[in-house]
Amino acid sequence: MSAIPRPVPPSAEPKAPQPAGTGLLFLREEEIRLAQDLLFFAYRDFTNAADVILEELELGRAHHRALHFIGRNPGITVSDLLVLLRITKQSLARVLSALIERGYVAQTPGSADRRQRLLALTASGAALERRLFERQRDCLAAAYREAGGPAVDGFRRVMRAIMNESARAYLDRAGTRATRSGGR
Amino acid sequence: MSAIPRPVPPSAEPKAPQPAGTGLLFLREEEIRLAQDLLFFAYRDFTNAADVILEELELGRAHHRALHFIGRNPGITVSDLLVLLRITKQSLARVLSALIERGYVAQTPGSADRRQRLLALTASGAALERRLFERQRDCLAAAYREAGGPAVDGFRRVMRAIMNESARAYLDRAGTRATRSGGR
DNA sequence: TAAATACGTCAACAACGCTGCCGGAAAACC
DNA sequence: GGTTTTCCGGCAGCGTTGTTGACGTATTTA
Repeated sequence: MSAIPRPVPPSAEPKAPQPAGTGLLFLREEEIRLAQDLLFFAYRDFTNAADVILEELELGRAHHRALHFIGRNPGITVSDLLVLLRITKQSLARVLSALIERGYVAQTPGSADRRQRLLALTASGAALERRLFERQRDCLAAAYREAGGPAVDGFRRVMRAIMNESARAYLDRAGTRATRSGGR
Repeated sequence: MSAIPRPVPPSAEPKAPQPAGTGLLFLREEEIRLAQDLLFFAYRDFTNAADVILEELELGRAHHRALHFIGRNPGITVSDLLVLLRITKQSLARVLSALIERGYVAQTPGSADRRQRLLALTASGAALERRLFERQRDCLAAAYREAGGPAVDGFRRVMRAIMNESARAYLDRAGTRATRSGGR
């Protein structure tokens, strides 16, 4: 068993009889297919970086995502968190109640609207989130170092362009929270 | 209910009393946290692009991933596909048997090693994969146009650097398959 | 007061991961 | 040539994380 699959024989048949002069189109397609691979592998290995810690605490990636967004948005409401994660109330409830039960997340009634339960990390929740963060940070920092500053800028531009409008809007507003950088 | 969560009040407490002069470190951390968000949202919306088609065919994302890698590696063995997807034999078997049952994937015994079942897309499988591909292509092509050529190069560099060694090696070998570009 | 909203919860279900075990065919080894 | 290993398929069972739909309660709003 090879740890790394072979490239597969150069495919004897040209599959689709391309019209002459499609060189550019073909390259374009291969570019896109490469991007599919890049997104799959990078996301897989990036999320994987935190799995060791999660496993020993009997938590899953869903818990990690919740911790991440609560940590980044202390005082967020449940319904806003639902919109961010794009999951249903039920899915979140399960994850959230586990986090609250273990003392990683605290909820306080909203001062303006007392129906709301504002979510925030407890001290131990923040500590856990930091451990998870550092794993992924190491992975990303190494990648940034290797790729270089200009590449990082391009990376951000493309990633941002891939996501839809509401996600971009969130990033814009989130960017004004911690740093004062504003719109890039 | 806001379609887009608010940025959350600028967090009255400075949470951790940072030692003076950590401006650069703080920026660094915010950079990494931004990247976490970018990966989450971009991957989510990118994979989401194909979901409409999958849903009407009663297929899932796991089926899409299998179609993608079989399409890109016609004649791949089951065990090599397992390594690529990083799932267990059982998980793949379920997905694969569904695809074979519906006539999207064909398996032929290996010529060198007749224990192997070499996997390839059928005509209808290739057609389906193309439909799925085109959805994601549209998403990516728009992003590439918007971000510009140099950004795309940076994107590729960073994504590649994020993934682990075996995934990079796969990309290198896959790159020599369709195009003759070799090492970028 | 009536309606809408924010949140929690229960039931049931589906997709997609996992482990462990068994079996058959073919290859590889001695 | 016989043993072992490998490649693959199948079965049983389970866990996580997503889904829908319905109902209840507190609170705000019209």
